Amino acid sequence: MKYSKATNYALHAMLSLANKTEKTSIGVQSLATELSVSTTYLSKILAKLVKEGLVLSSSGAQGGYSLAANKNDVSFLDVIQAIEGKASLFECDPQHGEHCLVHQVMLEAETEMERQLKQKRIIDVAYQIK
Amino acid sequence: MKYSKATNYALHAMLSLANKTEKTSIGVQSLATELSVSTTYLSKILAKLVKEGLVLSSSGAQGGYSLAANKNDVSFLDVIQAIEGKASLFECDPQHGEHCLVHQVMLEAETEMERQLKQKRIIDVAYQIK
DNA sequence: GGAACTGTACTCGGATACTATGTGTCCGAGTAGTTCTGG
DNA sequence: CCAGAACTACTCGGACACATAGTATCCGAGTACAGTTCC
Repeated sequence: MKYSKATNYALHAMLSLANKTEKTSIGVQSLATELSVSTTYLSKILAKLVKEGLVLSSSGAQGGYSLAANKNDVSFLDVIQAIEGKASLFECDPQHGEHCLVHQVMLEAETEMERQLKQKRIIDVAYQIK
Repeated sequence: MKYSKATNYALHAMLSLANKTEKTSIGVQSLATELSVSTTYLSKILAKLVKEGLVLSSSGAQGGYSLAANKNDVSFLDVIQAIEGKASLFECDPQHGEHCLVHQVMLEAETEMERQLKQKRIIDVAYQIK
């Protein structure tokens, strides 16, 4: 069990976007070279972030990506779930049902981690880098 | 990112073993039918638990598996790490190094979850089932 | 001079290929009890 | 009776097959802006 590299790229990309205060959007290319990924792969990752409304994309010349407006409170958890999905980390056999004790313990620990990730905002961390 | 089914099987197997107070070891077969897995696959999982010292195995006739003696304080984390490995869930590119802020945030959340899983002992949960 | 055309720099999204890992099976080998056999 | 051989019920662990998901690339299509052409 590991977080995918895509999550890593997504988080770093978000930090980069957060630090560009200019209104102009940033091309995938500059982000890709910054993160050492191919542009095509990175655009796939960013597409997920767009789909979740965390990032805006504008096509055409001078196009690119930018942080969604009014989204200053985006947390780490938001980005992670946009990439990894919102499914639970642990799933028992459906025959056990919700009252499986193992399931309960695991879910409890998982929500604890999510709580931690939810209170960490992208902007706050981006500010530390700047 | 998800926990593997093997982890699920391992946890449930540990609970079953913890509930058999008898000194006699339990065969893989009875455990396997109980968990609805094949004996061969389950034995592979149990082998990892043996390797980590959480479980004892005795071969030959009347052989089987049993909880390791003096291991009443086995936690959920112990079992999970025996199966999934002890590597960190999140890994940045080595070029970022340890001082990558993303890395730090993720690690912080991860250790929080581990702390939670560490204080949950197998026996305590097994007792609730019994 | 302005409307239409062309070129260019981008993103979008589907199709595809490769790789790693998780899941599961098969089978030979080893081990320890149990039963059988021969003196 | 009893020691040793044969048998049986197990685990152990390597090798293999399969499924799934992550990683990554390629390419055609669409879009917006800038410059050019032509009347």
